[in-house]
Amino acid sequence: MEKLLKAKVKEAIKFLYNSEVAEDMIQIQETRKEFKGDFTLVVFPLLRFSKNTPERTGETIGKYIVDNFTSIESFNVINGFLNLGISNEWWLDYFSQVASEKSHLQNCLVDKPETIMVEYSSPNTNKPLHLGHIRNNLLGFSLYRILSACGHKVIRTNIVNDRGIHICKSMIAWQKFGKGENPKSAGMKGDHLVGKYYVLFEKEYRAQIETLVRSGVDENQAKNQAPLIKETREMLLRWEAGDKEVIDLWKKMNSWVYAGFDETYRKLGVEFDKIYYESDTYKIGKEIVLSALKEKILYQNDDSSIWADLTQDGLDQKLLLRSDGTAVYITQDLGTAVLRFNEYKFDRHIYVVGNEQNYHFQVLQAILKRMDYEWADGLIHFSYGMVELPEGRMKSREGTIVDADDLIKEMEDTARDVSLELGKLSDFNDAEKLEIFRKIGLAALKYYILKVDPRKNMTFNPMESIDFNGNTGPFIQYTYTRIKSVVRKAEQTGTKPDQKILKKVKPGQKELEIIKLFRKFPETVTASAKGYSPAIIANYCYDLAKEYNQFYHDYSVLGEDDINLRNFRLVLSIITSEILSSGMYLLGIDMPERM
RNA sequence: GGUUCCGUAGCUCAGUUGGAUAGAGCAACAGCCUUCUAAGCUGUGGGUCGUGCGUUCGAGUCGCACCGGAAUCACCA
Repeated sequence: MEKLLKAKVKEAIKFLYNSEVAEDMIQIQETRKEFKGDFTLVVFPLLRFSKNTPERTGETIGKYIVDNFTSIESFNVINGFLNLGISNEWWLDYFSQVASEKSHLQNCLVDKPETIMVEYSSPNTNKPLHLGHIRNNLLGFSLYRILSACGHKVIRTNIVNDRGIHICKSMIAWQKFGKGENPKSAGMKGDHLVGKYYVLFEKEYRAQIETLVRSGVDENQAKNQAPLIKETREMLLRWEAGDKEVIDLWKKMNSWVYAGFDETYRKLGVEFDKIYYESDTYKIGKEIVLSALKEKILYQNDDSSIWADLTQDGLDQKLLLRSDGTAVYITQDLGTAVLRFNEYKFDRHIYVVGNEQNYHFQVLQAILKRMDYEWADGLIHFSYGMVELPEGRMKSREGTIVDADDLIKEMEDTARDVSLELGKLSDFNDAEKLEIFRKIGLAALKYYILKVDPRKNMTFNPMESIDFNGNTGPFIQYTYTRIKSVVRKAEQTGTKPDQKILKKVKPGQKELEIIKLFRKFPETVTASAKGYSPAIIANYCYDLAKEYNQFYHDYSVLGEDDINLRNFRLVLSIITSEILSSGMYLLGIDMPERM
């Protein structure tokens, strides 16, 4: 419609003022609710052609369009804005078309589907997942759904940071203080158990540093001299050398962690198509670094550490291999990227990683480009903001980490309390109820996180529980279940949605508003895919749900006497429920049939 | 100090390529259930869009300067 209108305006300018007007000077937007009309032409840019006042110009163009465009049947001009009213027939045509769509996502498909890898989650194996990981996982998974809906082939991937000095810390602590404890004997999830030893290591290590400092050693030296850290470094060397004892312990503790992660992923409802392990890819990274050294793309220091000089890219010197030959973080990322491209030949590779690593990804891309990998242009760092507490960042030392498992549990519990208090589910059995509580609790959590612009830091206040009213997941679910309830009643009373009689009604204002929102769904999904922002879809769903609830309050669907109008409202309701469901699906949120 | 990002109502957040009188929710207060689910709907109060200058017919949005905050600049990951 906007395109047709633009063409008409262009034609009008040509006819009225004998001038060619550039496309971007014709600004069509939706008319704001407080004014009469459906679309608005901003007249100001066109004054240079009319050489007249905004009012007169608007009147003239408006008259021409109404006379020459059957779908436009009225206009008014206010303050240089030409508001155009679209005919009832046009809206009903559009409505019928939407009603006949099998999927409301069909208009989101792109012309050229790509192969896209989306990496998200990327946990360390030395601590359980926390609130930050939840944001990461939800964003990554939603991005996967959105890009898939646009027709892309999306591969969900995860890189597990299962090697490095941090893992050795947990292992050393377990060896020294663990007394053979395992998840079963401790009654703990495996990831939490290993996390416990990581914390223990840090505590003991700190104590050793303090002892050394008290005996007169410089603090920085103390950090290197503490027996625990020395043992840890030694263990990393043994690990990279393939020492059986170390590898066995590493495998055992990792298996505990993975079992724990799997449970959290399952509860969150996220999945992966392919998992990579740093322990595999760092070797490829090393090879790449060594061969680039031969080609003089990199350089070696006197202490035999290997570096990239990125000063020409406006970046710094970057270490790629330590003087003892072991790999650092970026080494494995180089290896992983090359491995993935060889395996999947992706067009784009999206890294869902926090904005604290902006520099890291700049460096990664710069190095790969330096090494002449052309596909490095397709690497995209989807840089999302931190989740902060009211007093700032979560800090493990201060015990302010919000654990993922705890939070999920808490949300489900709250959903249960609210639900039981409202008492609408008395005819469900316990298993069915549990499933509904799970859907509502998770929806509250997921929506809370996904509705905010991913690029921005967000604040989470653990003292104020996440809401179930207002702009929330449960609100949208509630709107959906209300419609489902109407549909069930309609079936019972024999009212069936019939598309053939849709053309015989005159929609009211609120009903038109809802239809207008239907039109915006495909472009909303497209925009969220382009901008990598599930939040756009979340806010759209809220707008639609809010608009529908107002309609629901003001009008009766099944109580309407006019059968045409009743049918129209029923179809309107059904489409609303379908779009809400599709939108929430793209966010990874499930809808209950009742709540 | 260099680089990057962010400052919108008491709080949490929206705000389309610059467009009409800056919007929601929460919290507060006042209403609405014999009528399709009240997790809803309606209303009231609450703003120098960090500050200043500039570009423009028009700036929360673009540019410059300043103020305030965050991240990063590791032989950590």
